[in-house]
Amino acid sequence: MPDLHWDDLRMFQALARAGTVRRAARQLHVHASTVTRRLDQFERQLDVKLFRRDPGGLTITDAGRDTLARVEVIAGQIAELRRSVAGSDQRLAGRITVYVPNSVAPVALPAITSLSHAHPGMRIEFVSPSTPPNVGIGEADCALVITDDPPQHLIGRRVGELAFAVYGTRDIVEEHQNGTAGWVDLTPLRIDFQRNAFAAAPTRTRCIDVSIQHAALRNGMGLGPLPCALGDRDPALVRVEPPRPVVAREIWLLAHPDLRSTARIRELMRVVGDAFEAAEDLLLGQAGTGAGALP
Amino acid sequence: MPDLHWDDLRMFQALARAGTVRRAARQLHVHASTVTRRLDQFERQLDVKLFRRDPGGLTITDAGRDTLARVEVIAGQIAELRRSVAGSDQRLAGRITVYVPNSVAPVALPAITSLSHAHPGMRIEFVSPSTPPNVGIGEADCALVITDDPPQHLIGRRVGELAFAVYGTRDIVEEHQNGTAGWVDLTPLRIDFQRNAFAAAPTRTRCIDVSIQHAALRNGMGLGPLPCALGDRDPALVRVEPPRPVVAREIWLLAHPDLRSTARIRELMRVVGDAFEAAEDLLLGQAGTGAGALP
DNA sequence: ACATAGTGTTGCATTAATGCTGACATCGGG
DNA sequence: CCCGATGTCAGCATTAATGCAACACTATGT
Repeated sequence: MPDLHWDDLRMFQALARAGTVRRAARQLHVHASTVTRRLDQFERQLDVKLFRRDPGGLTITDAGRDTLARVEVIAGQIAELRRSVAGSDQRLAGRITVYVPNSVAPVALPAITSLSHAHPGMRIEFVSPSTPPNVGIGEADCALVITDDPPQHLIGRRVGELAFAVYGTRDIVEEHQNGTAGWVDLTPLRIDFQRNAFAAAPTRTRCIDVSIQHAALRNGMGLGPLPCALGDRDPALVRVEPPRPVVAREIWLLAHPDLRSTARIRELMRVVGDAFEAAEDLLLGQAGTGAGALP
Repeated sequence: MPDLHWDDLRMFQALARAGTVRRAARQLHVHASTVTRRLDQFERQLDVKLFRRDPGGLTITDAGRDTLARVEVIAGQIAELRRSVAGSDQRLAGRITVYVPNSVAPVALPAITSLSHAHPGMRIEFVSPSTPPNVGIGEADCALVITDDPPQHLIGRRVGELAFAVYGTRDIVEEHQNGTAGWVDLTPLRIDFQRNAFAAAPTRTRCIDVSIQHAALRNGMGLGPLPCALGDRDPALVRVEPPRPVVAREIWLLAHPDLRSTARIRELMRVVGDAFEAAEDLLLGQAGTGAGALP
């Protein structure tokens, strides 16, 4: 069974509506001979005479009427498809899946939340932070990634830098003065974080994720590195100085190049980017401690 | 709004189903590059990204999923259209509109009736005999026409010849012997029907149609010409001899050339043609009179 | 670490589709 | 009887679509 050219349906519809080959051709911005050729082809594929060639014009047959009725339905659905889906990337609506690492969530989430409230048609989906997106964006349309060399095949920009410092509860910090505090290591942070200043602290714990790290420090597991954006705003923690905060990684806001033209992605990246610029001091650990309490 | 290429929908469906460009291309008997190009064009026309180009393959987007759902419906309807209408001209079913002049109805109708009974899917429609079909077949798909020069643009064959003779009731024929019978003229029959033999009979009536003529003669209006096929089988009428029956016109069974390939038309023409061949004697007025009574 | 097979895409040659010009036959209206 | 319609066909130039081979990239198995 040879494949049917769907476009011939459109041609047939125009012809059946126009009544004459020439009018149909004008409507389709096509030459009259093309219409007859396509009609012949269509009739051959369907193995049915759709029109009777009468002197003075075409006359639709019973089979043609049947076909036309069905094609009208199809045409309506195609028109509806166009109305519904065409240009939907231009609207501030639809789903966006984002990857937000815990380390920058306090900065990103308020921006995303307000964006979501501003446009009720937008639906945000956060992908699990446990699956790192550096192996390509994967599930997400858009991702915040903490790295110094972002993948080249993604588009986006550097929205800031993430500084780390060493934090602990007040009790732990006092212990540290006595040289008995343990070290809580943050594995993804691959730099040897001023380790010599804390050489006396034996590594008792390793955390794979910033959230766990945060919880561990909060609960008095020991001393360890944490983004200043988290540590400075947590009343339960105090920063251990010296040393000063260390700018460890760049923060990149990235998206898939195919989504460059979709409005909702662009808007999200704009809003989130602005939020990061406004939070520069916080991210660098240069804002006053205790600027705000974490939930 | 530029016109949408309906065939791109088919391509998109195959692509969405196959998952990869190459599989879709194989399914469509087309080259892979064609698929990508058509997808690009389709996305441009719809102004929507249907797929995300990920390293290692395409990933359908939300808009693509929405589009696919709609296209599946459309594809189903197109398949149904094909099943329903494709090759329907090959089936012995459907409507046939026929033109049957009253003069040959006694021969044609039994054949058409048995054909209709043999194929329940066939629906016969007789067009009004009052509208002569010689101005092109017009409404009818198929026509019996009494003429000597059939239109060249129609296909078909000569199925016999129609002979006329002069008939009247017994009473009228007796009057005719006395020279007082009136003449009933059959207008469509343009030949001067042996008029000299009946010169004494003044024309009192003109009939436009064979049926009226038949009724007029039956009711004793006078003498007049009638197809032998009608007059010989009517017990109420007797043929006035001399003269012998006159072969007045050829009988043509014609159809529109576009319908040459439709089976139901061919079958009807075959059956009706056979009936006319079998009725040759009756039509020529050479069968015994009173061979059968008319209803 | 390397090869292999898979992905989609791009430049260029080739093919298929279309546009176009006449011409024909037919029909309907001045 | 011409004139402007109708559709169709043939031939040919032009354009649009397609096929082909090469490329860059990734995933996977050895």
